[in-house]
Amino acid sequence: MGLTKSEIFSKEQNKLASMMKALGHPARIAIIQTIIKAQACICGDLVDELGLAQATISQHLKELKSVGIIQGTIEGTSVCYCIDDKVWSQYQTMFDSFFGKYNSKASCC
Amino acid sequence: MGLTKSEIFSKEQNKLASMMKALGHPARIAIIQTIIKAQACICGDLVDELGLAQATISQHLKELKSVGIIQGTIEGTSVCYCIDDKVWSQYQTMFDSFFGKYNSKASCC
DNA sequence: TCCCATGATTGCAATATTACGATAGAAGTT
DNA sequence: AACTTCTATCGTAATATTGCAATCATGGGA
Repeated sequence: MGLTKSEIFSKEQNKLASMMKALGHPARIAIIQTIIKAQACICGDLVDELGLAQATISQHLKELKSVGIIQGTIEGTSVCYCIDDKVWSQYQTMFDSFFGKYNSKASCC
Repeated sequence: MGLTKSEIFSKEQNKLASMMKALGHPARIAIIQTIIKAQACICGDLVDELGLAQATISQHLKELKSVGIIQGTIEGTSVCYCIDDKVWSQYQTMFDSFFGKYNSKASCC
């Protein structure tokens, strides 16, 4: 059916999953890493850096934007993308919390 | 084309992405959380806990197993799943490193 | 105004994912 | 052995994702 049954899961579970999903593609990881490395905001240099078509990059950027992790500002004819501080720390906190729940003491198998 | 061009990305990027992808579904988040909460290993109680068919749960478990984050031990007629300590900490370290790369000082937009 | 550059959007093809019923296999019980 | 229980796998349907060429939209220049 290809349709995720999100109704049966908690808000937190859906949120965590959508965050992970947004980062669950090497191109999007690469985009984030490139944005971070190029301290200033880079724009469509991503198309040159990564080996993907402009349309594809744009699509990945859209997905990253849709979960709020990046933010785009129009600068004349080009667009400047950068990390959204607030969302980034929110992600970091949620991931930390998720991974912190497991203590590794009770490994039974 | 539906086919991820993983050749053009680094090993690390692909690894990170596959980890994220594995956790990029609410059912798999729920499975992990349930396994952690039920300190001991639970088995097919997952089918009762979550509202998904047995075949579906089994499929998600397989995916989690394929990235190594959980581990299954046969116990008579049932199977006991639990977190794999080593892989868990590896994930934790990689995520920490990924999120730590951004300092939040240079927000330009 | 007419081009040019930059990005977003559209439309499409190929592949992947999600979910489940049905079935198969393995291990215990009677 | 026959039966039950638990889990994995197969097959299938519906939907999602990935990638790109082509096109649209916008904001500079000439």
